Amino acid sequence: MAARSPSRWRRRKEARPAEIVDAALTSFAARGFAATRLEDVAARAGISKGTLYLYFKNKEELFEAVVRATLLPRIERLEALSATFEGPSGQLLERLLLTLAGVVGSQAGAIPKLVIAEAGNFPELARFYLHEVIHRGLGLIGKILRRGIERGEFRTVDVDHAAFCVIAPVLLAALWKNSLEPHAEAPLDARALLQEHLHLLLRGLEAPER
Amino acid sequence: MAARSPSRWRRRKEARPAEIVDAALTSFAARGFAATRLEDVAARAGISKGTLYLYFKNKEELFEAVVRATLLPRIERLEALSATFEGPSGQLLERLLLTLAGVVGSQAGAIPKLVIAEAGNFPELARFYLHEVIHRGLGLIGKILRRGIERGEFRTVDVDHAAFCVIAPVLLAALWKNSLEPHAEAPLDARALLQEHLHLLLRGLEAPER
Amino acid sequence: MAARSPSRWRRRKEARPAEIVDAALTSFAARGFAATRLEDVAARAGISKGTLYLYFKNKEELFEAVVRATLLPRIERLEALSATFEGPSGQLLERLLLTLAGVVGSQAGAIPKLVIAEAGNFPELARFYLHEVIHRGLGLIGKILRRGIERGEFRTVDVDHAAFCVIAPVLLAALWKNSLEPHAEAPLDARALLQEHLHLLLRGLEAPER
Amino acid sequence: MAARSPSRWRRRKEARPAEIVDAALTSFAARGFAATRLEDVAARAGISKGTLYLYFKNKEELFEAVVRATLLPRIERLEALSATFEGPSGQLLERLLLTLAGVVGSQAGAIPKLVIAEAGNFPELARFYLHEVIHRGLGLIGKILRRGIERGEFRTVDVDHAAFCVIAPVLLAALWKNSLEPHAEAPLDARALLQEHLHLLLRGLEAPER
DNA sequence: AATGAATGAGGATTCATTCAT
DNA sequence: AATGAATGAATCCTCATTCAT
Repeated sequence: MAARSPSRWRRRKEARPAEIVDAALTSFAARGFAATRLEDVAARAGISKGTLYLYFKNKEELFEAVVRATLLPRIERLEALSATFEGPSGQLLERLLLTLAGVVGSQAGAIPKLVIAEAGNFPELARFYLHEVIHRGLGLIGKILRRGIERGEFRTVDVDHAAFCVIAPVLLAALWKNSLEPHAEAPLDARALLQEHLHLLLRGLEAPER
Repeated sequence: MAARSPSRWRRRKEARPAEIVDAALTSFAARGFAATRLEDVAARAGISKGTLYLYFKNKEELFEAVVRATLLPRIERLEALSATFEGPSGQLLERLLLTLAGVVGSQAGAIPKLVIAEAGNFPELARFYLHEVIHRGLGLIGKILRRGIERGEFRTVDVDHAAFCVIAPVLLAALWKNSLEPHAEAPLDARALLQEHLHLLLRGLEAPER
Repeated sequence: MAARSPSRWRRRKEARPAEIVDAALTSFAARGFAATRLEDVAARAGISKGTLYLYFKNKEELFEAVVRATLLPRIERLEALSATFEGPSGQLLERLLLTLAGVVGSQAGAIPKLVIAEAGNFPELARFYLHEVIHRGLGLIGKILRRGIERGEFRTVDVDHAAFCVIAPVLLAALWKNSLEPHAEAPLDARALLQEHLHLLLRGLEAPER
Repeated sequence: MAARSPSRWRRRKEARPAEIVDAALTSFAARGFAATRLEDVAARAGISKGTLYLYFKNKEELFEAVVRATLLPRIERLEALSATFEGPSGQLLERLLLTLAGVVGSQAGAIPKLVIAEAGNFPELARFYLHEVIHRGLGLIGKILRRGIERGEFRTVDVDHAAFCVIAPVLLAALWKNSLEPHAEAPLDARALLQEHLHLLLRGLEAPER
């Protein structure tokens, strides 16, 4: 048996859930929910299989915790950004998309793939994601579009569908990075993609000169 | 038992693979690859579990057959459409997207979800999809964009990234329909979404007046 | 791998459940419900673990099937015996107890132990046993007692409680045989016990001479 | 925290094993040995799981301690009762059975069920129970029967088997109370049962008038 | 070609037991 | 003496796959 370091005991009970969630996200992102073995998650988190169950009731609850814990703080940060911003709406849209571009490349970027893949099997998770992520996220963008229209910066558009178009390339980039990109010759340059998207988008939204 | 003419049998035998692929697509779309039980696929196809193995070596090959059989004819149709089209590039883009909008609502719309979810576990499938779907699809759109730029209809853009932005809302709509929409209050109106997308896109691409 | 005899395939699907129930009863009797491993049951039945699940949904249902399948036919036989009997009630009681004495020494004798041990964990099984075994069994004896009283053979007694006393030594003998007897120096002579019980009982029931 | 006097602590420490045994008996009685979780026993005893192991080496030893601690004092009390009694043997039998009827309804009444259920898995416990409970108990009753025969109160019977018949309804009542009764519509009236049993028994034993 | 009974590897989950604090 | 976080062996159960018929 390997000697056990005393630090194992120093690691606080409070740190464990986050460590496990982290390890689980990595595993789920790599193989999906079903193909992930809890033994691997445990090993990655540096604990034993049984310890997982001290913190999460079962695989499903771990999965839901991963989604919640990863997304909620980010959503809140985005809402805060938007609430305090002053200046042209186009710039706000730019700030928002650039922030999201950061998420795309991070661990959190794998969440959309997981949720899309498993929504059919986890109705509760699907509803959580729908209300706490999709609705809030599209609402945020919709508010910015409406702000721009009111301020005469943007032309009048169908706000809901336009919001969907605003977010689509970002989301698709996140999906790409976590599915097909590892098999592609060259990685996607998310920044450049977003720049092009912004270009098209802002010209597409531009209000006609009076 | 009613006597069956040999031709009925022959026709049946030739139709089997397609029937199985159909049944499998429905199951995979509903529950994902891992959570789909071959017993259910067989039941849906009206055959026994063992018979599946007369037509497909294993679950993975069935999965790959589903993806190939569903996508290849559609891709070819789109390429043919594009090759023969004459007229403004904006209109061609419109035709293309509207055709794709039809796919979004069909059975085939579930494929992207499946591929994205399982790319990590099926490298060969991932490469197939990458080359035979993504590259061909983006190439098609890229060609149209280049055509428009050359004809002076579109302004100069970063073609590859722009193609990604063209396709993004369509793809995302397909994912949505096959993951979260069943949990949402109201369905997405794909046509209206695509109209708004076209609006934004064509204005975004519009060449400045001389 | 051991060569598989073709007889494996000849064994009919219809024979399997009974074979499994038999193997399970032996295992449950030896170790109790919880300590019995389904792998052992399968091995004893000459099948694999997975095959069990083709016939029984899970361990609990197997357990319940064991109890039902073992007891129901015996109860029915006893009821038939009692319904057709003509002659002195004391003799009927004797026939009944001697028949039961046969059950005590058989496989079925282990069932009371199992039910008593697990009633707390299997409410549905408990209710089945209560209604289909206890009530029917005590009812049977009660009917004989009432018959004897009416015919003037027995004195008047509290029928329900007396029925309990009639059955008690039989049941206890069955429990003994399947729990402590293997640890005792000498086995219980069930026949002799029942003879003594009958002696005491019939004298205890005897109507006073007019 | 209130200061605790050292004597409180000492008393606590000495009381612990008994408290644990009590909690364990309750749990074992409700769910059986295997289905009882030590965590529940600990919670019921108001201590932590780890503390159990300061007092009992493992689950098996706790189980054995429960059986020993619960039964030994009662057996001794019954033996004392019998040794000092003067008067008709029938009355002694009555006193004994009535005392046992009290045990049936108490916590201790669950022990027979537990021992019967687990004898196969705990040979040592089985032997203890056999020698310290069964043999002593049946011996006690046998002695009373012999006393009655010698004094001309009872007719001559097969003492060992008769002793078995004497105890059977009591034991069965204890098993009933701790297994099926909770699922029955009405509880068993142990006193009335014992009265009927005594009636039958004493008439069955009665010596013929000279 | 078709069946479906049988298999057994694989993984989630439980819980008695340990041990650093 | 007491704790409770951590462990991992044990076992149920599922389901892709095989193969005798």
